Amino acid sequence: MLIYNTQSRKKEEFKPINPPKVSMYICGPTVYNYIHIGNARTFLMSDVIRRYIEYKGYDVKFAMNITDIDDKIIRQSIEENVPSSEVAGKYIKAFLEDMDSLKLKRATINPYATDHIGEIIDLIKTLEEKGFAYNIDGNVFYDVSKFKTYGQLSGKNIDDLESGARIEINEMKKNPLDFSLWKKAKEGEPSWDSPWGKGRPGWHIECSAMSCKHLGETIDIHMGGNDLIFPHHENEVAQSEAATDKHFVNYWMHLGFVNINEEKMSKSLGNFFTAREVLAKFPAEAIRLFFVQTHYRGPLSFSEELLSGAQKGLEKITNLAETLKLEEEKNSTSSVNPEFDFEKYYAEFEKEMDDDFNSPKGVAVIFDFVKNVNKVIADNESLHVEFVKKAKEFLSKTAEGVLGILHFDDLGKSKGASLEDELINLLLRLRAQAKEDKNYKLSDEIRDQLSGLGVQLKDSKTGTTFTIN
RNA sequence: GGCGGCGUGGCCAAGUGGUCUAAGGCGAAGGUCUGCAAAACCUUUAUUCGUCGGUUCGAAUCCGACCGCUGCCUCCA
Repeated sequence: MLIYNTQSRKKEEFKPINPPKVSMYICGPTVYNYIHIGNARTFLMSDVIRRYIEYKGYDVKFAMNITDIDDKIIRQSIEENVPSSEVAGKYIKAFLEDMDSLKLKRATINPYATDHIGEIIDLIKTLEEKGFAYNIDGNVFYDVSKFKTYGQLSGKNIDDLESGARIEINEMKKNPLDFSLWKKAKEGEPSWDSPWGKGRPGWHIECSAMSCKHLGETIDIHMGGNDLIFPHHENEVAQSEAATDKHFVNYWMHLGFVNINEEKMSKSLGNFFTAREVLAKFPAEAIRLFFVQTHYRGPLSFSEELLSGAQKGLEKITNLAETLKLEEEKNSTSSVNPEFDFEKYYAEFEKEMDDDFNSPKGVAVIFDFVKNVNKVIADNESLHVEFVKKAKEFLSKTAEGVLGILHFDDLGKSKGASLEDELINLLLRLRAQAKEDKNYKLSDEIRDQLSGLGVQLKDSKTGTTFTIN
């Protein structure tokens, strides 16, 4: 398995520290607002990456932190006139709802910054003792000049950075690049006691502290959006490695942005759609297919038209899945078990996904599979149970298990389990009779009326099936 | 100013030295099946990969120049 490592800017063979265990950390959201679809892409693709690593047989411990104390949360709390913990609580709940709606696997752990103040303080103390941090009147900063490889991850040259025009001016810092480890509390701000007085942690330190606590001093994979490479991840490296003298992360993975009209989607530009807005219009599976059809590192242009295209494509997969599910329920046997090389498709799917999670290619393999299975279905009067089982299993492992673009359990039912289904089946019997009598006016009317109610009919050799939206 | 990324058919998007006259999806056109639909299947839809040069037996893939778009260097997924 090859993984593109930001550190080396190359694809590298993936070698976990303690196989089959794999430790992964992703920088989660700062909970001051609803996440937008660009944020969602990052988390969703990290979910696909995690699922594929699990598919390969690894035992993944996946930590996604939640930043629940931060300037923006405080600002929002002032705006909403509620305590910052309430703002955080509200948007944590919303975030987890959105993740569930997008059908992400829950992280193994979602550590909160405010639950780790003790660890954070200890880490800052260590940095202070080792001479990497300095305290100015209750504000503690990281002294970038003390960490000789600073800038290595992002490929930045410190001198070039200093000449840049956009570095925050802060009178207290020795060097403009130095960053906050501990922020002194202003009047009325939420704060915790510390050796430097009341205050709260800086943004970067929580990830170092939580990653170390939950996954260890050196971890396999650390992920995040492209924009976190600098300064956030650079700072994490500086903090963690200065404190532990160990290599912090073996594989740095960064995920591409969502663009709108060639421009980065961002809250500051205001050109965003929230995840829940999009989820109100499109099913999670369509959104997932849309994302997975573009490589995780590249930019992705977003529009509803493009999403609609993905939704259309998804139907192709879902239609087959539905057919397979119905066939399985029918449990009809045919003496003929058509020749079909399932192994070939698994091998191809894995070959593509092994190459730095090339999900667009992985999806192409699935489409190819769908087409060829459909061909078999078209050529045979009835299907062998074994064939149906294997075909369903392939989709279940790849499209459902890894990509999450399909969920068999949510597929339209056909068995007369509910009253609703019984009534529809009754109408179908009447319609079948009408068709037999060549009363097409009536049969079409039944179909149209049902369609108006969200029930789609499909006639086939073996009878009529229906799906409910 | 420093450091990156990108430019592939009508649209989206893989591919990064030969299997590429370029995967897959959407869209479009025609056909098969069907009473008609839907679904499915078949066929067609880039001799060409921003432009111009170069390296090579061979390039979308490597090098150079240029054009266009874009990201980071400030909070940001």
